[in-house]
Amino acid sequence: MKTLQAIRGMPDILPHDTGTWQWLEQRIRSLVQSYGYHEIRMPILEPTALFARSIGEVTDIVEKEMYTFEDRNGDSLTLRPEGTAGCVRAAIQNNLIASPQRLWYQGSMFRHERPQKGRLRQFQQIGLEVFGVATPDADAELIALSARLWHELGVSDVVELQLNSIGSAEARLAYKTALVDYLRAYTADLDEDSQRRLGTNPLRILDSKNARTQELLERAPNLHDFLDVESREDFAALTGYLDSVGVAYRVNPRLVRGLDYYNKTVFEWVTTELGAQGTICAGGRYDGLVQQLGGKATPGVGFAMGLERVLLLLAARGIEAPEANTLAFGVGVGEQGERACFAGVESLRYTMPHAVIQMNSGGGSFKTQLKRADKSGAKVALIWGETEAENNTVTLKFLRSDRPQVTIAASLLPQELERICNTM
RNA sequence: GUGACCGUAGCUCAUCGGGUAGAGCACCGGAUUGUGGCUCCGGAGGUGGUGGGUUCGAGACCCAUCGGUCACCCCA
Repeated sequence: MKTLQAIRGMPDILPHDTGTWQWLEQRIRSLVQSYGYHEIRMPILEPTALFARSIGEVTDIVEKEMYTFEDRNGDSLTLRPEGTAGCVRAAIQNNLIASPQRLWYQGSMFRHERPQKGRLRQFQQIGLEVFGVATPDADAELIALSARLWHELGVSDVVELQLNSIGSAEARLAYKTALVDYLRAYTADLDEDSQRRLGTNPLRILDSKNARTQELLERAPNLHDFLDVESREDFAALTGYLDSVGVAYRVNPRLVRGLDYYNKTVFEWVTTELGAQGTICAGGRYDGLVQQLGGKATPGVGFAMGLERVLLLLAARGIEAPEANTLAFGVGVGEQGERACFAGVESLRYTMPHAVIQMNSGGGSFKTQLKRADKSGAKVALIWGETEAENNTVTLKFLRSDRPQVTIAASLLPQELERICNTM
């Protein structure tokens, strides 16, 4: 039989790595909760129309990257390619937009792209969304929070904040017209993708990686000259907030983002450490989205970070999760010894619930069991042989120091181990 | 979706179209009948991703296919 394998781009996360995952997730979780964000858990499947209407019909995500299928009722469903749409849907449906809300979520997102470094078909995001705050202090808080995370993780020196305002829908429309007018004269000089976007999504031409295209854009109209007064003022206020807390940024007038729902603030945290997929966190403001999806007009702003990319960055910088060290490993020799070991270890777990205590299982010679104890990384081997079982004692052998082994009354084991913990 | 490179033991890799496909690490056993790590000795583990072709003969050459990596594209 042919062995079954995981879907391309959807790898297993193995025990070797899950410790780092848990550590990172915990750090982020406690940070966002300290800012007053509350967790929300949305389904992985949503009606296809939700994404088409929010992300935008002519975006790459909707056009060619979604996992879309019909369920048994004939309804078109889609595995979520991002979290904001579902979060907005849930907020509307459950009346969470009546007053300011700060929400966060974590989970798998799905996009059918060719996998490469930092890009998978199933990937993990943690996202934050703020509903009901129209002023840029909310944008600033989100950005300050993320800046604080990089600081805590020790990667501040290798990430850069890119910031822009793409203005109101009207401003963008006016700019779009001007940009198209300018670029049409050079249609033949544009790369193939940009030519196509000229008719579909001209703003996306701005962040083309094509050198020739970028050259042409040097003399193109500048988005900032088209911004409406409010967007201009809000952007100034935002940068003021960031200055006031020492968050550095680079204004990038070509940063437009690939999803249609953004307006005003857009930002990306990028790094040069990860190759082609250097954006580890990105977001912006989406004041029209709630209404567009059928809720009452409510401003919104948020961002999402890709956990795989953050982990890659941590790995590139040699930053590792602290290891959870095994304290003790129970060894039981002979029938009596094995029984005493099982009971002794289990009772120890009651008295020391936070310690990692392992136990030999599946038999094996004394030597074999000690090898396992050593390999487990345990500081102490707890030995129950025939002698110990008969005398109600246990022998402590220290695997990481020269301290000679001792045999003590079994009843004294918890306090002895506690004492040892504090002196090792 | 496009391109380049790569698939040999659990892992990292050798093997220049010719003999029974090897090494290091990991694993198992022994030296040491109740004492791990270090050392020494031994052992197990492979239909060379899969399928076809060329050849007297293919792990190696050719084609296809599947998978991986990186880049394009796109984005977290």
